[in-house]
Amino acid sequence: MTLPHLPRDISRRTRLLKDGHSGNGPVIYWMSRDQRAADNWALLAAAHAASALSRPLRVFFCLAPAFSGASSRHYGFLAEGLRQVAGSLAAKNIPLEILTGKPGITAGKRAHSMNAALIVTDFDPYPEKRSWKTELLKTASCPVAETDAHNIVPSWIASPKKEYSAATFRRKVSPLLPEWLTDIPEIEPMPPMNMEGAAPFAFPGTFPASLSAPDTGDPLEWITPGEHAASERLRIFLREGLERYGQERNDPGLDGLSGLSPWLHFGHLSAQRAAFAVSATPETESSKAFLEELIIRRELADNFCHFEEAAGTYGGLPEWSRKTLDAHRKDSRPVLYDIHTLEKARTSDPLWNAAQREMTSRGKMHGWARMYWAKKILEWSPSPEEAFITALFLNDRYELDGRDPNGIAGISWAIGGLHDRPWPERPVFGTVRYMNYGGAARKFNVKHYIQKIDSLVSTNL
DNA sequence: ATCGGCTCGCGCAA
DNA sequence: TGCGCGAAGCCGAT
Repeated sequence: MTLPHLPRDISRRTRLLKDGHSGNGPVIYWMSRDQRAADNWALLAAAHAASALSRPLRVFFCLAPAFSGASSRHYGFLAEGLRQVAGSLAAKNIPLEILTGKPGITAGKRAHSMNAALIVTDFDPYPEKRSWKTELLKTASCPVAETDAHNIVPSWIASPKKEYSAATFRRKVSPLLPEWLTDIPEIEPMPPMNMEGAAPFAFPGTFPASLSAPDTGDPLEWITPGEHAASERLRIFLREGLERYGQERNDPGLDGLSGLSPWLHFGHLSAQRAAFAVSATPETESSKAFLEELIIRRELADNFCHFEEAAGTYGGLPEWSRKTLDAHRKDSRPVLYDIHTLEKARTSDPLWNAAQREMTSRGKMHGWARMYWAKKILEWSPSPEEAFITALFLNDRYELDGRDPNGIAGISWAIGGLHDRPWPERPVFGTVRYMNYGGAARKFNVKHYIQKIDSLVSTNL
């Protein structure tokens, strides 16, 4: 079967991954990365396909035990977000079913048991999820399609290859934006009978204890999961933050960032929605800088994970940087810290400790600090390979936006020069760009940042 | 305060 | 084949 006819703005974001025998059951949207009911091209694709085929529409979400070291704070954020999605979907007469198990296989088997006509899923190049998709394709008997609901220009259209730098990627994506950075249609409600026969929305009774997620302490109080809180935050940023973004984004002592990344990671907010709103404002240094990060650099991370098989491992770093880091393998390090010392923020660098505490206690480190933080781990580790593993482990355990192509690309940039260029050679780093405390002190008031983190941690806000 | 050099590879022009 | 230029810097010279 080929895909049913879909409106052009949906079909151009959708591709058939596998053909198969189309059963006489429902159309399934396997929701994974884009956990929202609004502004979701993959949900739109499934809904239009269901209407075209006169079939019910079902939405699955599959809870994966021990996903990439996800911790209690992630499962908490995820669970509350999904509870809200279930409500929003039910208002459109669309049932959400929670599955538990190995996601690709579990979703495929469940779809098979319902004699599904078609499975639509959202595009996600995160390495662990690529394998889920492979398993889905092996398990499902019906056709499977994917829709890129996360990127403004679908990853497979933006570029046919792994891009070398933001500049090469920008040259391809920027000219496409007038065509792709559009408004997103609202989903039409399904007829009430679409809910017939669907089990009421429920999490597994023991959730999340059954998932054996590492415990990262009390739930985070300062941030609210879900689509509603995400769009509220976007509104506030547009009103109060955007105009300062250009000037203030690289000072971690200020609140100059949008703060949207946790919601973007879980798909509670559509990046296209945010970009569309910003693009409707007058063009300024701030709006240009924000769109650069929101579109070019974010989608470049997807490009990297999509085309680099070894993304998320040391072997995925560029050849030139692995070579130079190897040549400096035996250089003496100023000091070595093991992962527990790092995790507890007990280094002799107060700036680094503040960044680490910001991450462990709040689940979100400032963007500038993330670069410095990862580069210091390189400097303090016995080998670049260990530095990479340590940084990614801590990132994925504590950052709300961890376990994401953006985290992989960010750490690969800091430790392995990904999408960066070589800089003067020095010990340990070789020609990978170096950063140090002096640079921070020249740029912003380090003490102010440290005090800010002290007070945030002590008040738990 | 501001500026240039550092260093590698891509992609485009020729 | 040559040449311009790049995700957030550092450092020394002026």
